[in-house]
Amino acid sequence: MIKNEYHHGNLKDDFLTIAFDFIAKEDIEKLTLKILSDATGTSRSAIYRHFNSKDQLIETMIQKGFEHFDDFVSLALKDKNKPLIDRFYLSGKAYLEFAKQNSNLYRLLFGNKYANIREEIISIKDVDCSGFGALKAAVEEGQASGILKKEDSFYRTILLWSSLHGLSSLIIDGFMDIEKISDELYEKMFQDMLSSAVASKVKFLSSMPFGETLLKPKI
Amino acid sequence: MIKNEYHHGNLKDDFLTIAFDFIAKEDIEKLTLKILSDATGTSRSAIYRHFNSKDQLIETMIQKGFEHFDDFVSLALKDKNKPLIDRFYLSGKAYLEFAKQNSNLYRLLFGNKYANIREEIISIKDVDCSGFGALKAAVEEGQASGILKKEDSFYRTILLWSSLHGLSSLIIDGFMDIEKISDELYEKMFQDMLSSAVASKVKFLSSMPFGETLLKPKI
DNA sequence: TTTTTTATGTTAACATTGTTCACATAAAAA
DNA sequence: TTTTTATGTGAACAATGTTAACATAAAAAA
Repeated sequence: MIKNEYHHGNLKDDFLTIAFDFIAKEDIEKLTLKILSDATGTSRSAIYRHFNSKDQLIETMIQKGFEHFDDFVSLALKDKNKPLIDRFYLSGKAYLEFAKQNSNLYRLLFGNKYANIREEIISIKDVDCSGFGALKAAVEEGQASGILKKEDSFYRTILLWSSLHGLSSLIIDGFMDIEKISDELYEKMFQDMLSSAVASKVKFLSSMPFGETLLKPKI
Repeated sequence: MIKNEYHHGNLKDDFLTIAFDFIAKEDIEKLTLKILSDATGTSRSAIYRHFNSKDQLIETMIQKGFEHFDDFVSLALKDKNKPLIDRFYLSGKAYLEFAKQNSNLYRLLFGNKYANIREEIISIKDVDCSGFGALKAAVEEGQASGILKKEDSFYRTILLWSSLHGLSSLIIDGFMDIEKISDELYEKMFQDMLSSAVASKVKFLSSMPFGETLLKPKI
């Protein structure tokens, strides 16, 4: 769709596409306006006809990035055809997969560098609009149905999120060689998360890998 | 100690001191060589007589930062006069305190931006030289004494670290207003961590805040 | 159609960044 | 005293994000 003419056609979308392609491989810090202008065959200042600043382009990336992330992670969580525990398991696994497969985007969304921009976009308190909201809803669903123990759902949700965020961050930020064992780590972490959140003496049936272990009597 | 002379005296140390003072308030990203030269009353290129590059100065900061961090966090963990569980509790609390009180330094040490530099300095696998090593040693101590359940100590250590890192990161990277409730969150998280790691049917005596709860029969 | 307005793109320039190089100065070593 | 080494300066470099004046083409108005 690149027209060799004065007017490009849809530069704004192209800038974003190229930027997302870029952070698929390299960190957002290395993205320069020159890279964007070269890739589109335009001048270095052309971008300013579509974004007020580089930060505003990144703001748009964060916005779209969160939409992508929320879809990816909440999908399993909202699938009410499956047992709740399985939904937690699959959603948590999706979270980790997202972080691993889109590590630069994950850092852009959840890191500190553009925290000011992020805060303009999403207030996590506005729970309905974020993956956090879906998680909290699922926690409350589990508490209502008796699967999870009654406790402050906000606290429980943060702790679940915190575990996922912690493991994801350690993995993608290059601590040890734990990427190799990240699946096993997740299985183990999920057991821990579950045993902390779950009502005692509840048995589950599940086709997930953790299922077998859950049915085993605890030592 | 600032001498109004051609030769400064101890510029190298001064650069580092000023840099650490700087990240006590602002992010490492905002530290420029001009800030350092202005603060020392030298020229912008003076720093190159003491460091090969800005990155090398930051490398030194990371090195010293880890020493500080390890001391701060491992202190309680190594205090064998206290019950092991208390040592875990206090060390974890110290971890969180360090992250909160030195958030820019914490990000410098554990974030992704200078991961390449960090990896040159500390191999986390070289467990004896890092806070991770002290934690793993304590886990193994607990497993040997029967307080903690027998399991892969490496995995357990990562999961403990992961929880602390996740909560710390969410707090200092501005997610929600959880800083206000970070102490309560830590108490709750510690309970979870403990119940996942501990051998079943073990009772603890502790003067720590969590102690009361621990002695309560679990529902 | 013709004219005017608006949207979009270019070129040149700016200050700031990390960095390098030739030079200057003072302390240490010979 | 002379020489060498360590340390600091000033000018210059390319790359960065950004702005301003100008250019072109499409859309809107006449």
